[in-house]
Amino acid sequence: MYQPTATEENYLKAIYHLSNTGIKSVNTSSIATSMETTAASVTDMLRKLSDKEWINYEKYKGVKITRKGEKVALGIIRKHRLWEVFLTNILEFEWEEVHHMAEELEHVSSEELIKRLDKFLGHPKFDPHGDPIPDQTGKMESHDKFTLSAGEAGEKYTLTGVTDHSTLFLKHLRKYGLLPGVTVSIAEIMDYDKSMLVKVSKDKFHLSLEVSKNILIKKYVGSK
Amino acid sequence: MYQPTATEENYLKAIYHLSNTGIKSVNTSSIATSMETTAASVTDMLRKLSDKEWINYEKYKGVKITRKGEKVALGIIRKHRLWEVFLTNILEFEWEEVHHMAEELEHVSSEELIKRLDKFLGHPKFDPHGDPIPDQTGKMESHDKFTLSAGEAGEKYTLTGVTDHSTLFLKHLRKYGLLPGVTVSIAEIMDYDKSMLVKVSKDKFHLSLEVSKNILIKKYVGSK
DNA sequence: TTATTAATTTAGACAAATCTAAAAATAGAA
DNA sequence: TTCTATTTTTAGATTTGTCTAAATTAATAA
Repeated sequence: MYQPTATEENYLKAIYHLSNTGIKSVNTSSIATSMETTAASVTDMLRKLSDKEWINYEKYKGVKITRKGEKVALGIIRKHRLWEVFLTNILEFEWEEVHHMAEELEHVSSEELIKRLDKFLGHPKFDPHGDPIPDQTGKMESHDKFTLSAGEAGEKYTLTGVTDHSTLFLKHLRKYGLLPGVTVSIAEIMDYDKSMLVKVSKDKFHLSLEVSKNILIKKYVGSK
Repeated sequence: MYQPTATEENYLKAIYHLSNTGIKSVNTSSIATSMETTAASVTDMLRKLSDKEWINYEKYKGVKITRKGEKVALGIIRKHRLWEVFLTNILEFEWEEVHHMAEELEHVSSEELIKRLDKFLGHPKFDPHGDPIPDQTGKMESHDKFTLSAGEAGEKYTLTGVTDHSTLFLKHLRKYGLLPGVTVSIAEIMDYDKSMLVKVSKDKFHLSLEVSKNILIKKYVGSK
């Protein structure tokens, strides 16, 4: 119907993420915070998005994304994550470097381009941070909701993703070799502060609860 | 100094091309034509570009691009042509399909991205249409100015590029297998209309002057 | 050289996206 | 329930890039 502008795409992406990962209702101020703008700007944009039927919006009542809006958001998320795979796997950027570039590349409009990029990359199912990549119809594998902080001493896990995507956190994890696919064994959990002693390949080190809460895992299922 | 917007980049690119490939002076209306906009819009933009010292501009006197402006333009041309190489060589698009996508990709800002893309592609010197790719400092190999229409009967040439970049023309050439790098022998030139009978691999066919004028060549220099 | 035509610039307006400051509506506490 | 604090919306401006129509300058032809 309408062709969204890059700004509209960014709002829809933010609203989609808030709808799914956030706990609270999607209101004007939460959108303003995540878009780093003012509540007044958000109100203006909500009216536009509503006119175009990408969201349902009533004054003072918050926002709900429509099927149409969700389709737009998933399309952008697909592009973003495919470009992230390209940047890390092909151009050999580190996982903490790619987010900003992908934010620009995701707005390049050609559908055929993204179809061929997907094929060239081998139809990846997850991006470098372990987030699932939607297919052309918007379907994707669901993320493991398990965090390392909920793991048990003596157990072995595979790192599948992160919940904090900040550069700072990702750089921190790479210092320990904590990357998607890596095996993590919990040697001990400290009663006092819930920090844990973990083993990654041959290294042993402590992780604070702050860190383990932001690491997604699944149960380890054998080496081959 | 200033960071050009995508629109400013497009104007500078157009002015650069008009300055180099065009015959006439770069005036308001020629820019308006090439940007597909109105003279009034061009005048507005010329003032802005002049304020930022990317061009020298005096009312009613036409435009001259500055060194600074040239640097911006060459940066964009470099990005455009490298993305075109990526799209044809890696994603296997045809040469007539890539221009529009490259127009979007060229405005993605990261210098590091383009540096790595260049490396990944093997530091190509020419894009799929035979146009030279500037290096990081703006230097590039000069285009062969020789067109096939100036060739001689009985001689052998290598196709190096085109002067008409339209989809229609490029599609037309591909039908004959006329692509950069291909060897073209002129069998005969017709006195009447200057059309020529040429041989490309095992095929022989006629080319009108209209077509041969838009094909760039250099002398053939042996098979190995 | 003067008159007419063509090119260019100015004036004023518009759309998108943003902002600050003020007004209105809702939510929470007493 | 009524008052206060918070959230949200409105009002009015700003910036970027665009437009049409009118005015101005330059070019050209008689």
